[in-house]
Amino acid sequence: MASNQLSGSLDLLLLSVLERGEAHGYAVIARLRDVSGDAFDLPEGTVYPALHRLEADGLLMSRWDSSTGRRRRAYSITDSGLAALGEKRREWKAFSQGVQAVLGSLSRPGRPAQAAL
Amino acid sequence: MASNQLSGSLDLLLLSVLERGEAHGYAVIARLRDVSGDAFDLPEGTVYPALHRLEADGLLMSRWDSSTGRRRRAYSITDSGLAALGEKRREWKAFSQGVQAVLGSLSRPGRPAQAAL
DNA sequence: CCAGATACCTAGATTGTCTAGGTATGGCCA
DNA sequence: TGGCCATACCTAGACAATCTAGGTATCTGG
Repeated sequence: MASNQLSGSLDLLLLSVLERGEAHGYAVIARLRDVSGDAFDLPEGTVYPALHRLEADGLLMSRWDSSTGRRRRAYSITDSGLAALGEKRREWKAFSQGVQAVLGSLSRPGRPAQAAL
Repeated sequence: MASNQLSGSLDLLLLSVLERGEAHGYAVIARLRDVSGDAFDLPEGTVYPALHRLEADGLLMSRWDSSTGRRRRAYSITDSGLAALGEKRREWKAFSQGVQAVLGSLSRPGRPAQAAL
């Protein structure tokens, strides 16, 4: 995916990772990179503000964790977050099926001329 | 899809529709609405500027069509546009597979706690 | 004759993501 | 022990994409 275009599904990705359990920002980034096979290598400047926003919206909550010596902010998903995740999953499904429908029904090299005039 | 978030695949959708053959803006909108089962009902203020941009980038070309009495600008895809469409299709595939990977591998209700700390 | 669908357009608001900076600590190796 | 790199966090502002909200004009059906 060359240069990143997260598009609008960043929240979906973050909430999905955190559905699994508590994680801190840096780990979320690494997780997304690994699971997606390097498709998503998100800049910190994208992820941290998004986590803050999701927390401000009540979809995540956080605590400071000093157990490892190094200071980390550990995020976990709230009930609202789980609900929002469900909704965003539905939206993603509708969206990707919509794209698929357009690609599938129109992009096959049918008769090339005078389609929709 | 509640309130629209085309996100970054607008070009892909427009080029896909026009791959089939010449069409004017209003028809492109209708086509997307129909094919996607109402998932995509794009505002004109989104589509017209996008068509202009794609033409300025050389991916589309247009001509005025007065054959129906009503004035219409008919767009068709160029060779560059076809090449760009191929590329955007690859990008979409990588992106949606990436999302799918994240949803699939992480969103199943596995062990819930202490995932990535 | 009028309403509503067709058909086009643009300026500016809004929003999301990224760039580009910054700080600080821990671990490793020379 | 000193230095470097990875880890870990943060923010301001740039930039780009999409949408809102207006506008014009023509054709069609009732």
